[in-house]
Amino acid sequence: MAHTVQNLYRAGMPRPREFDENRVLLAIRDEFWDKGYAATSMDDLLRVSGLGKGSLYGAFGDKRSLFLRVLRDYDDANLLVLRERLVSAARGIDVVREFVLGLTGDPTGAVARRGCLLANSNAELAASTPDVAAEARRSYDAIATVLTAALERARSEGALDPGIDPSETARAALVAQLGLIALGRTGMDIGALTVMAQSALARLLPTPAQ
Amino acid sequence: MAHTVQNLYRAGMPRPREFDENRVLLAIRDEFWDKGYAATSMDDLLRVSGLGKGSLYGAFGDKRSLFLRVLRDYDDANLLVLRERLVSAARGIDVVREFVLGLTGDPTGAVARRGCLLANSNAELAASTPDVAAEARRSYDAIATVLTAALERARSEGALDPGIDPSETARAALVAQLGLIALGRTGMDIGALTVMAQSALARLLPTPAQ
DNA sequence: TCCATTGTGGCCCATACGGTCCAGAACTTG
DNA sequence: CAAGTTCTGGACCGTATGGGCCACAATGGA
Repeated sequence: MAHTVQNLYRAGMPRPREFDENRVLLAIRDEFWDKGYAATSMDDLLRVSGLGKGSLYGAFGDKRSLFLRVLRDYDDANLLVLRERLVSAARGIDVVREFVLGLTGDPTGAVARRGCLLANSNAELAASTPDVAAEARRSYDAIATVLTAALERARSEGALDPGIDPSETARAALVAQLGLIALGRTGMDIGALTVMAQSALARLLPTPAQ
Repeated sequence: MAHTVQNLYRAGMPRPREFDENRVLLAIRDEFWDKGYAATSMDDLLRVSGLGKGSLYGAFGDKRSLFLRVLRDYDDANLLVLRERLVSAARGIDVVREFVLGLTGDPTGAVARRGCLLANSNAELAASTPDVAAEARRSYDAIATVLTAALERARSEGALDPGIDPSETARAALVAQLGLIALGRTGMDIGALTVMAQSALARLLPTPAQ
């Protein structure tokens, strides 16, 4: 109530943060992404964030909490981008195309080699950290939902064979993308990966929207 | 030459090993499989192997060498099983079916949750350990080759639509299996995973045998 | 101007890590 | 039985880990 707020501010205001929280979280995300969870030390995180231990622990808690925070932010951002694409895309089917071909956009293969923070983390930690597995389930389910909506829109736009089930196809697209992510992480030739992605897409959407 | 052998055996024969090398390697493989590379300590390995430090280091070298040895053995064994299936299978297409549906064979979902040692290791270590990425490329390429042979046999057995390219389809089957492995590791409902695997298979082999 | 509060960064610690080394045991050969 | 060679398990080491702690700085309200 009101007097509580009064009490909270009875004394002086705290010293404000000197660092940009978002910038720090992105730097830490990149470090976890490049090295994996276990192979990243707190020293690494202090270095890339430029903070001292007190600040980092005070702001985000221990390594595990920090990692989960970063992972959730990453998932949320990815989902947001996907949903926005569905809103802004000219055709629903383009969303699915972009989704499956995403990794092959970078001709150097660096993006493919890096893979997906969620996929990497799930493979490394799902067995020992139930929170990570749960986060992966949540995220993949949400992605399938958005892809289903995209395919339903594609159907209403006449870009999809009516015999194709949007929900089932959305899940197949997710499976394909996860497989391509796994293959891309091996560092295989990006040209070969691109061919496989296009082939997978042709199988998923037998009526190409051109 | 001959006198070298004489020299080697001039003195007494060494004390023989007290442990079963294969049993030890399997126990260590399981530990790496369950926990991942970084999260497995040498103490863990000593415990599950039942050996002392001197024995383990003497027999296999350091942790990294031991891991690579175990990973290669795992891959070789998997490839051997796949090749033997192709030889013994009634129909070539059955090999591909088994390959894609493999994870869903265990109704408890434990197999799916555990995933594949190679896929897990590649996701965790590909960026920092080129040997692991190279091993994954080698293994996936070999798998694709066997699956291609299986599909060529299926074609000659009339179980495959002639318009389907064996090599391309084999790679698509690999992509699908890797995607299913990634999803299975999230711990998602095994029933839903099974549906997705069957759906993926139906897309891969539009002329179902049986 | 002083005070209460929180940010800040580095010092410090216990521990667990991977790896080396060694003293003794086990075994075959001469 | 003696010698030579390897196996065995544990003691030991240096290091780096994740994390706690604290003295000081900075801030805005009273």
